[in-house]
Amino acid sequence: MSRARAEMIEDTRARLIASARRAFATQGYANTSMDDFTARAGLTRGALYHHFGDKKGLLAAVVAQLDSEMDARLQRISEQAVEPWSGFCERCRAYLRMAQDPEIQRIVLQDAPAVLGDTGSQQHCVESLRQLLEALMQAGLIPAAPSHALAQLINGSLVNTALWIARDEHPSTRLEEGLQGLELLLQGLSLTPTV
Amino acid sequence: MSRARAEMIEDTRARLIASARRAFATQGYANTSMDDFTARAGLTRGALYHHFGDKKGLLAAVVAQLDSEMDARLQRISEQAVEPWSGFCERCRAYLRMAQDPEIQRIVLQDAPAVLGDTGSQQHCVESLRQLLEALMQAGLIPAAPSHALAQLINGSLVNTALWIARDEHPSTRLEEGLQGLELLLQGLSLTPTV
DNA sequence: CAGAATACATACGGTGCGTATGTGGCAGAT
DNA sequence: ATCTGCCACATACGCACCGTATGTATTCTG
Repeated sequence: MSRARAEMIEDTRARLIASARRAFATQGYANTSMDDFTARAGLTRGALYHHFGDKKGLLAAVVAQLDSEMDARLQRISEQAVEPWSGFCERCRAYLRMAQDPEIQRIVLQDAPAVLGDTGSQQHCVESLRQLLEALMQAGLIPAAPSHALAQLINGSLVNTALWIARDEHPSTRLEEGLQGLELLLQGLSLTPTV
Repeated sequence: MSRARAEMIEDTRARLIASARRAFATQGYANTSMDDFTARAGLTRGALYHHFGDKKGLLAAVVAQLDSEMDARLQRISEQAVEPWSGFCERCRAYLRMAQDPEIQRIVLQDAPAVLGDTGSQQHCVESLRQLLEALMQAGLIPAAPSHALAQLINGSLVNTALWIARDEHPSTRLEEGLQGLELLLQGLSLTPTV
């Protein structure tokens, strides 16, 4: 397999993903015609079925890309914090803001869970959130508990609240309220109050 | 409009909702053919469009029914508690268990948010949860905060965790872990620790 | 350089949805 | 009581979309 050829192939994959990403974000998964966005990428459905199997497969690829991008941004935030606890809190706050992005809203938070059964729709994000929690537990900063479950609880609250915020006509005020409520929930977890 | 006739009409509405409810729960909203479950109800799509406008309208009706049923059961639980705080906690725990029901899982938690944009998919449940929180605040049992936001945060965590539990091959152990994590989150909210 | 394999395009059939139209029966007015 | 209009629902039609089966050109392999 020559180098140039492999790049060509990877290019069509990337173009399909990019085109689908735009279409899914603007029209939603169900309302998006495969003929439309494949044509907009200069291709046909043939390419799509060849690379991704079906429409769901392509959505999975799009979601994986978005998930990775989100996780990378969130990781940078929690890593550059001065201490683990504040890193954790800021990461959660950043999630609420980041999840206001229409692409994330529609694709990752709204459509993907229904279509993909939530399997893999937030893989990276939830896993790194879990690791953060695990670290906090081992540092004695929060009580010991099943980190998987706690990560699901926290991630779920963030997802749902992000959708609730965006659904309003004045998202900025709701974002404030959401951050206030989040503050409460997170403070309650901490074993060293009022940090 | 005679009495008998009104009952006939209401009966077909109810039959459509019941038939759709079964179909949506077992096959999912997207995979359900309108011809199929209308025929199974002894009707045609004509009746469906007449009463509900379109497929989404019917889903909204089904979800409203499920939401009401859930809320009624949850209200009974929180009301029969000896004090507000334990009523709140037990309500949350009951939600996690109740949401293991396949109908609720598939229709209310998985499909409805994507199709209906989460508008009205959990109307009653979230609102009564908010009222519970409001009461706890005014009783000084939890810190003051925007109750709407807090209700969304808590409801979101419950929804997501319920799905996470059901997704596993051993739901009972995950349910335990979920309840443990929930315990932590809720305890953190309380101003009078270790109740 | 022949043949296999790959990366896509084209062609076809089927299904399901929405609308437009039809129809039978019940209700109210005269 | 008969007629008329409306309402609840059925039927009919066209269209869009999906999945597969097949075709084709280009690239890899021996």
